Parts: sequence; C-alpha cells; structure tokens
Amino acid sequence: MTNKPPTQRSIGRPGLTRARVLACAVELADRDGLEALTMRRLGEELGVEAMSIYGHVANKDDLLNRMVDAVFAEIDLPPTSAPWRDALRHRSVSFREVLRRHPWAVALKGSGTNPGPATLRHHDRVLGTLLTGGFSLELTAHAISALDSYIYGFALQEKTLPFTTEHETAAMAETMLAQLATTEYPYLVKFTATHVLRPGYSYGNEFLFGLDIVLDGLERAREELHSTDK
Amino acid sequence: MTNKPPTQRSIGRPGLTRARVLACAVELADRDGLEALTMRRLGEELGVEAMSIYGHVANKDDLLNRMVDAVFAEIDLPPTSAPWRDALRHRSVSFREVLRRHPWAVALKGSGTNPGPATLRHHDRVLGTLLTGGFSLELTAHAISALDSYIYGFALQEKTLPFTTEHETAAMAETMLAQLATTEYPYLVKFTATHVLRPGYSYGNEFLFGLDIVLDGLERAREELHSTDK
DNA sequence: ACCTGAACACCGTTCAAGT
DNA sequence: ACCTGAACACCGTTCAAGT
Repeated sequence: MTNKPPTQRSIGRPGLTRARVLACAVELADRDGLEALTMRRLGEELGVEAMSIYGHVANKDDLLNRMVDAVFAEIDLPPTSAPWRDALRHRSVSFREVLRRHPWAVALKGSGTNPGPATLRHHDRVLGTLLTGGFSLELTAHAISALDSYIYGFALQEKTLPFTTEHETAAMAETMLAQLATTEYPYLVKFTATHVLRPGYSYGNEFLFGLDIVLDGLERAREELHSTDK
Repeated sequence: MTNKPPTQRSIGRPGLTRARVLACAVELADRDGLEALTMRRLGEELGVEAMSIYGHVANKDDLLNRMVDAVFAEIDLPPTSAPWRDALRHRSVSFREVLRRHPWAVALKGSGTNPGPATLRHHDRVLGTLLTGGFSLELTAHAISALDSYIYGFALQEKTLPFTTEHETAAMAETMLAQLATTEYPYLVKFTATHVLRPGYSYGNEFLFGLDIVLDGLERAREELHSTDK
C-alpha cells in the first residue's frame, strides 16, 4: 500500500477499463448498428450498470468521438518507403476496408467531432506524403479534399445498399424492376435489367476505378506543377 | 355536399397538408439540425398536436424518406440539350449546392431509404445522359459511382467543418495550432499555419477541382472505349 | 367518424441516497 | 470514497377515451 495516487484505471468496477468500454461499443455498433448503441445496452453488454460507463467516458458524445478515433487507428498509414501514389493508394484501400467494417463511422464523421490523436496522426502522415512527394501547399489541399471526399462518399453509398452478396443484389433488382414504371424510368429499367442483374455484378468492385481516376488526376496536376517550374 | 369520397387532404386539421408538413420539417432541419426534428417539436411548429402528423405520414421514417425525396426534387436535372460533360457538370454543381442547403440529407442518405419518385427520376436522367453520351453500360456504372461518391463525400466533409466564413476558419485554425503538439504533428502544423491561415482560404473552393478531375477521367475512359472500337 | 391526450417503453443524464 | 438506482426531461408510437 504505497501512497500511489488514484489512477484512471481505479475508477469504475475492476476489470472495466476505458479500452474495454471502447472495444465493446465498437463491436456492438458493428453488429447491431449505431441505433442499438445505447448507454443502457452497452452497460448490459459489459455486465455493468449504465452509469458505471460514465467513469470512463464523459458522456455519450465523448464515447462516439473516441470510437471514431479508434476506427482511424485501424487504417494503415501511407508507407514512407513508397512513392506518393503507391503510398496513398495503399492507405486509401485500407481506409475503405476499415469503413466497410465499421459503417457507422461514416455517419459519425458527419457530426462535428473534434479529432483524436489517431485521427491527427493519420492526417499528418497523409499531408507529409504529399508535401514531400512534390505537391505544393495548394495542390496538397486539393488532393486531400478530392481523395477523402471520394473515399467517404463511396463508403456512404456502399453502406446504403441493402444487399451484400450477388444473390441478394439480383433478388433486390428483380423486385425493383417489378415495381418500376417502365415508361417513366426507361434508363433505370434498362440499366437494372441488363447491367445490375448481370452475373458477377458487385458494387464494391467500383471502388478502384474511381480511386485511380482521382490519383491519375492528381499525378497530372503534380506533373504540370513541375513542368512550369522549369 | 356531393358523395365525394374522403381524400388524403380531408384527414387531419384543415390547412394541414402533407406538403405543409414536409416543407415545415425541411425548414426545421435546415434551421436547427436533424436532432431538433422530433414529432412533438414539428407539431408545435405546425400549430398542431404531434399525433396529427400521423394523418399525413406513416411514421417518422416515412417522413424522413419523403424529406430526402423533396431534396432530390430541388436538384437541377442534367439538361438534355448539352453534351454529357456539361450536362453532368451542371447537375453536379447543383447537387452540391442543394446538399449544402440541406446538410442533414447527407446523413439521411446513409440510412437505407427506399427512393421516392424525384430520386428515381433524377437517377434515370443521369443514366440517360451517360448512356446516350457514348458510355457503355459498364462505364456508366463506373461513372455514376465515381461522380456521386465524390459529391456525397465532399458534402459530408463540408458539413463537418465547424466554420463557414473565412474569419471563423482563421479563428479555428489559431486555436487548433495552439493545442497541437508541434513536434508530434509537424506537417499538420505547417499546413495549418501556412495554408489554412492564408487570407482567402475557403474549403468550399475545393469542390470544382475534384469534380473536374473526375469528369476528365471519365472523358478519357470514354474516348478509350471508342478508339478501341475502330 | 374523427381527433387527441394519456400512457408505454424507451432515451441520456443528474443526483441523492446508499454502502 | 465510491457506486448505483431512482428520477427527470425527453423520445416515437399505441390506443382507448373523448367529441
């Protein structure tokens, strides 16, 4: 019994740490969606009264902020060894995979949160990749806006789709076709019937096409920047 | 007093129509945010008991779905007279402006909603623009995914920013800089200090840069499609 | 026949009462 | 000193009781 001051860990029931609260909250949101994540339900999942959670988190908003930062911590940072394009392509693919694992994070991004350390670190590394890769300050701003907009938007659209497997897609398309007024939406009908119902269709495959368009555009802008320098 | 059957309009208090409910709900969400849009508060705003709203809307989910469709109705359709690039550029700029007017619509898009007539019409016209503009079915799917991902993502990022005016941006950047550990996030500090704090900086200006990158990429893919045809 | 307000099963969070 | 459960001010929605 030394005169050790009370630590964060000593607050709350033994075994209940902030890390465990966060991990459980993320798992609950993954499994049952953001609307299932209530303080009471989370407490239940942790084997604890809802109010005990407030020992490790200021309030629900604080919990959500920390969850977003935990998600950012999962994203691969752009490897410093690779050239800017490969480095950012790698982290972009990782970013998208993480957002697919945690779709609720996209919605949470929409509410004004103040960034945690993992989020700041992520952005710092992406900035570094561009600034040391031959991008001007202005072009770096353009690049991050274009790239992250595309990734977030793709994740948002992917999350909205009510189907995942090819079979589900086909079933959904069939019912949609049956309801649609053929004369009123001719292109929608044609597109659904001949493209979406095609065997092998999966929306997820679209990601790389758009990503490479954005990266190509950035590379072109970067080259232009250096050719005018000469 | 003819034997006219009871219409939709005759349900609920006179003067309370579904259109008025929708318009009021949109205005409330614009003004005070989605979290302020409760059935009780909306009823208050309409001068009506909360339960009267259920005469014009099945439930809150139905209300939100109809609000999203009302937002889509505001977006300019791609003009059929213009070439595909100009047509889609016009509707994309309009799309982004509408999403800035109604930021809550981005979050709502994230929850799986079934599309209303204005939404279907919008997508039908965009499909038509591409399919009649020399895009194959597959490339049309690529194009819509890339374009709409970018627009939604940009709207999501713009909505997150806690500032609008240049002055607010500068103030925010100053406080952020003061809190940031200079050694831990060197690029973030450099970027904020020298670019974000530069007079005239406004995130909204980034939209057209990314949009034109995507459109350029699509045009290139379309040209490639036709050159291999020959 | 139509409307409505009390009531139900939930929220996040406060705070006083327990140990 | 620490925890917790009753309580408060909210939700969306049901439904019986009013006119």
